[in-house]
Amino acid sequence: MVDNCVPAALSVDDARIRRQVRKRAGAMPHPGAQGAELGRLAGHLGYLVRRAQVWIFQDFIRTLAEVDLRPAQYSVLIVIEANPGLSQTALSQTLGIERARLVHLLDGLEARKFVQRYRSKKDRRSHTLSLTAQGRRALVRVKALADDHEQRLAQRVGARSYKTLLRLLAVFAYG
Amino acid sequence: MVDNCVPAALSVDDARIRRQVRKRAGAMPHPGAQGAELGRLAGHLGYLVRRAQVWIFQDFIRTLAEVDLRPAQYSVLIVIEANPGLSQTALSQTLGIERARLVHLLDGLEARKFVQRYRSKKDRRSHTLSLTAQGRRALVRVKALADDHEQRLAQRVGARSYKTLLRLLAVFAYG
DNA sequence: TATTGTTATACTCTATAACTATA
DNA sequence: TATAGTTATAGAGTATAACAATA
Repeated sequence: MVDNCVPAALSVDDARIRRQVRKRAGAMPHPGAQGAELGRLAGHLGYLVRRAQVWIFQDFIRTLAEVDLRPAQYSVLIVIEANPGLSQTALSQTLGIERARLVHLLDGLEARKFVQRYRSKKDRRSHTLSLTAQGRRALVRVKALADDHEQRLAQRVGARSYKTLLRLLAVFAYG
Repeated sequence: MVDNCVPAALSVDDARIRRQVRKRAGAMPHPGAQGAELGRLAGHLGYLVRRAQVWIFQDFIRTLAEVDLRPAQYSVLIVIEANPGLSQTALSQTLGIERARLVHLLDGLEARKFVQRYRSKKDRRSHTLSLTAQGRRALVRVKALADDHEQRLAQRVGARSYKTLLRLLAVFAYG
């Protein structure tokens, strides 16, 4: 996907860095179409949605960098919180993440003591997922940061447009 | 938003929007949220935009599979067509693709005789890009397929919502 | 026989550094 | 010294297949 937010300072290729820093000074994320014409791309909803997603995720990633959480990890924590006792398969279907990938995501969150896996008593093949006390505690700060991000977003597109977008895009999230 | 989005109220909104949306068209790709609650994810524009992007790209990729073109390749062809003589750096900035990655994309399109790289006479470091006759010919079919996809998309979200989305999302594509 | 979680592999895309040839 | 294109590598993320334990 589209991740970026490495304020790199370790490069030896100084020219490149200065250019990047210069860009960053002006506006924050904006992948912005520079110069050339987009042609019919500007009429493709997929293209605009993609650019929006990149823009939004860059801001989100930067915002949650201080708690070392990436979008997928955040979404996992939120859905487990909202559905305690959920199984891994159910979680993967809810978020549209592959079962195989979810295993690694959970490994990381479990190692950080944010999440617990228990063997289900009803079906010993499956795990019931839950947040630890530490996970719930961490989530307080995490949510506050996510709210900051969301407010910045609403401000960027305007309150009215923001609400309209939430409503219209929901058609894709619920099959 | 989010400032007017109480977490507790979110799941309520979530449930209402869900019911509302489910009445609509039969889903084709549908990453669909199965069973479990999304919690506050449903109030994150980034989450909805991401789901929309996945949905749309799945349909686009399937549609253009018969011409063996992926979204990034398509966007490169379209922008070169709209800006003959463009340099690789300008193209990469326009599309938000890394220069390094663009090299490989162009390698593939050049091998298929869709695109030509010429040394610029003004600046012998840079390449001027253009479509070949074969590339232009191929684009006729490619565009027709892309239009099919776009029409399907408009139908799915509804003509009015579709236009609104195009207009509102443009804020992210341009500075 | 089917499903859950898991491991492994391959491929796409992103991010970064460093090289070359020009400027 | 800086820039355009290139090469190389590491890391996310996605898509599959296969396996052990359990149903």
